[in-house]
Amino acid sequence: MRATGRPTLAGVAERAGVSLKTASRVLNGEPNVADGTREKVRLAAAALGFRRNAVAADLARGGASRLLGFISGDIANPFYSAVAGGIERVAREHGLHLITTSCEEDPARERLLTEELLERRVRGLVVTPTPAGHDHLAGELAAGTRLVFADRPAAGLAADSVVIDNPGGVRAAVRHLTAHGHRRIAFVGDNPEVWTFRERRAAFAGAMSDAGAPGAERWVRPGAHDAGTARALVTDLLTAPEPPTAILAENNRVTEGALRALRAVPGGDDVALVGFDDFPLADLLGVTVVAYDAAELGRRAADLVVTPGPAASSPRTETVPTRLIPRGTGERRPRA
Amino acid sequence: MRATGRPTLAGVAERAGVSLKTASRVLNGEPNVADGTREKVRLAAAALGFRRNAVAADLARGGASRLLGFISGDIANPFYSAVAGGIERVAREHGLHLITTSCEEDPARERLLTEELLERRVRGLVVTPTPAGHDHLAGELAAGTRLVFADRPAAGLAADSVVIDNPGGVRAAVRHLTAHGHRRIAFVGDNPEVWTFRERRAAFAGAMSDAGAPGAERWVRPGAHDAGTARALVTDLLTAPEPPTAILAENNRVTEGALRALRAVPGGDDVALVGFDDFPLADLLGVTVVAYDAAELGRRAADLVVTPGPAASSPRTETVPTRLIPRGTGERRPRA
DNA sequence: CTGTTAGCGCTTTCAG
DNA sequence: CTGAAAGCGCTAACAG
Repeated sequence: MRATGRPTLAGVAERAGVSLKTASRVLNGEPNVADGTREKVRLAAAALGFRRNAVAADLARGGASRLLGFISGDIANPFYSAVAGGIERVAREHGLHLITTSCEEDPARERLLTEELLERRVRGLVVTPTPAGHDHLAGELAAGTRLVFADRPAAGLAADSVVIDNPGGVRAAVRHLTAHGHRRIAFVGDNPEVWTFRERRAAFAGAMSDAGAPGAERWVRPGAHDAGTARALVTDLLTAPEPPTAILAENNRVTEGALRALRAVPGGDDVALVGFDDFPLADLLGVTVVAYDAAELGRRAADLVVTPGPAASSPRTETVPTRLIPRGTGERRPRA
Repeated sequence: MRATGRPTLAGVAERAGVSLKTASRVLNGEPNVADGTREKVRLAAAALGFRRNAVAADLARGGASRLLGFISGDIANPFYSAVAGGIERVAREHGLHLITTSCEEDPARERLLTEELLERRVRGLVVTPTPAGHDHLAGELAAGTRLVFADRPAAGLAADSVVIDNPGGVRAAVRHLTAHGHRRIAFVGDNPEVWTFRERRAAFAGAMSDAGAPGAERWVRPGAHDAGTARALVTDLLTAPEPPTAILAENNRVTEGALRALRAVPGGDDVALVGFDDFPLADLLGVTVVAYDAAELGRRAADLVVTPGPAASSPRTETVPTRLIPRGTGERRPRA
């Protein structure tokens, strides 16, 4: 008894009065079939409403399925969905489909999802890793699994990755602000567990030092994981004695919070603001940002997945460039 | 010769000195296995780095794979990604993974993707349909495939669907504007092929008529498929003789274009604006909108997919409510 | 040009 | 508690 009621290749073959293999050949568009036979099989397939079972086909071919996996923090987040769009585009060019999943920044869930996708025999995996260690994947990597990390490298695992040019972006922002006369620049960002935060923070300290304003660490405010806390931190900064004249927001959630704080605090309109990450309608709001192409991040990651590196090579790391877009808030000068 | 170098269940069984079936039982956590045997198998599996092949397992079970498909217009679009997030959440509760694809609003591509996902034997499919006919899926539906349309119903096919409360949202917007004294209200929207446009446009005409301002069709401007054309259309409207005192933007791209037009046209600050669809930072921009929960749309669609309707029932249609959020632009009164 | 014989890696009867 | 045999639906040699 068939488990599903669906017509099978065997059914088509029988109805057409040919062998299984011949039916297979026709339905796969292979050559060397008589036109008449071809037609008979086509008719039988149509009459039965036959649809080939790609799962069985993949299995028989013995290889991986035609699927790519993407483990993101949250697929509903526009940043990740832009990355997913980039991955999908490349996947499509290679005849692959994309399975998208969200781990909610939870290491345990990331690991579970990785396991499940691997069991599904995906062709490769793009992961935006949580801060947890990833050494448990070393064996998988050695076995030849195509694994690429996006936006940040995996802790404790030498694997291909593609990241944003964080240092370059932050340096550009700091230079922009100091060129406009700022010395007291605050850096407000996410939690220190987050790799991108640490990268950007380090670049900030370095750039400030280069600008002849060392000791900038004192202007660093971590812990703004959402717009609400960012707003509170910025408000605190601005209402304390000797407030900063400029804010460098480490990501778009912080930028949003900073924007709200600047609106609410008296004199906030005079405080300069540069945000890392562009966002929709930022031009209407006049917000100066450090922008980059998130879809490009996805495209490059997918390229790395589908393009095996030179055997036994060391991990490849690619960098997506950033550019500063002046729109107003970043060009405010400190009050004399 | 094995096609892949991966360890198989047979390999584990051999190494553990048990039969295939026993190894299977252990690795699937089935009961009735002696503790010692269980341990032996576990050890063998670990030593080999065994990972079960979920594809083969699904096939052997004869059913569909544990995958759900989502065919959207563009996964990089925040609206669709919010929907995807909702679908994924429900899918996860049912132990399913989500394959996301983008058809770029192209009917041929939508059809191709549908075929491919069906060949992959997905458990069910959520589709945001292009305007093309979908009668080719009638057989599939009859065969029991779980198919649900989201955001708009499929043309020419009686299938389950979940949509936004378009009439309610538009009526609320019109009532809001007329209550603030507006009579000359323009409705700017997408192309007439788009189902949501037609729904909203019809509701607009009805609501205007109800408000004692019939003949509103003359204030309707279709054809704004992107923010650029929307901006041009709104600029034309405002610079013509007897310009409208209020704009109802049919979707968020139109709202964006209208916003830019209002900024650029002299006196644009006095024109009221209500947009259908909420968007990030709309509050900072002070834009009054008709909002709804896109993730809820996805959740409900996924619910319909995993919950078979009463056999032979007529298609189920669900509606996601909207609500008007006043933020400033919608409360401007016409100049005396 | 067409068919036969083996599997892919796993699950399921149904006997021991 | 354990195993042998039969298949899921399809593809891949290798003959004819």
